[in-house]
Amino acid sequence: MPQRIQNLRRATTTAKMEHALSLVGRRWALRVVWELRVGPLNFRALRTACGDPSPSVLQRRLHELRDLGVIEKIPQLGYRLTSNGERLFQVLGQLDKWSASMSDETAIE
Amino acid sequence: MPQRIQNLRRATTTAKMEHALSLVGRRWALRVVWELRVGPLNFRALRTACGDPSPSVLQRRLHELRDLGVIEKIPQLGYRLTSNGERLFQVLGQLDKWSASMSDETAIE
DNA sequence: ACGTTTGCTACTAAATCCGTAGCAGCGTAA
DNA sequence: TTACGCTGCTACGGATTTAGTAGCAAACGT
Repeated sequence: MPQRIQNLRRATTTAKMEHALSLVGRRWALRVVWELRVGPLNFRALRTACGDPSPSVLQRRLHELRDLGVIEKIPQLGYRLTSNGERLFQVLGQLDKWSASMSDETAIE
Repeated sequence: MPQRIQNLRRATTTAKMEHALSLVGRRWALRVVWELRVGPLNFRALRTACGDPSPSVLQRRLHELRDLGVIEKIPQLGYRLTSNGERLFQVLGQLDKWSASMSDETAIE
């Protein structure tokens, strides 16, 4: 029988990393975290800061992020990062540096 | 006239960061980078490693990632990270640490 | 030659997202 | 009180994205 080398590698991605990747793979998820970096925002302000996504999608993301313990809802102020969210924001800081170091002809489309 | 405080904040997100966030906000985009971390994989092996997404979507992501200079295609080996991709992978390393430090009851759904 | 693996495309159905409208609750001011 | 604006949030139809499966031509192995 024929024999190839390539696809024998083990999938070493942990379940938690898969969860994290599936979280950040959803639209507006990380943008929310990024926009909350300087302080809490209420729903409408957050929507504006993110560039006006649909309120239904934003609503879903906020629920997901709350379930994950990344953000929390505060009675009078709206939404803000939890300590977990702050640490996720640190990661985004790295992403920001990376994006800033990219060449300019990198429009996605 | 009534006056509120909250939504006066400026949107300080740079264009490059928006691009980066819109890239990572697409399904399988970062997973591809993550799975290519230990070495090049061909199309089929990469698909398997990612957990079998649709070949059409994977194909699109590979094109996008190539246009962005994150991965490159090598004649006999398939796809591998560029230097830009390697640096993006460093960021993912941080995400992996973050995900590992999360509590366990964090299923997205 | 023959079967296998490869990268990749085509196609329809399902999920997701957008865009807009609109509701009920609250705060403020007249 | 009444009126008005702002709030969080939901509803709905249409557009975009993804899933799921099948299949093709080219390259490879034996």
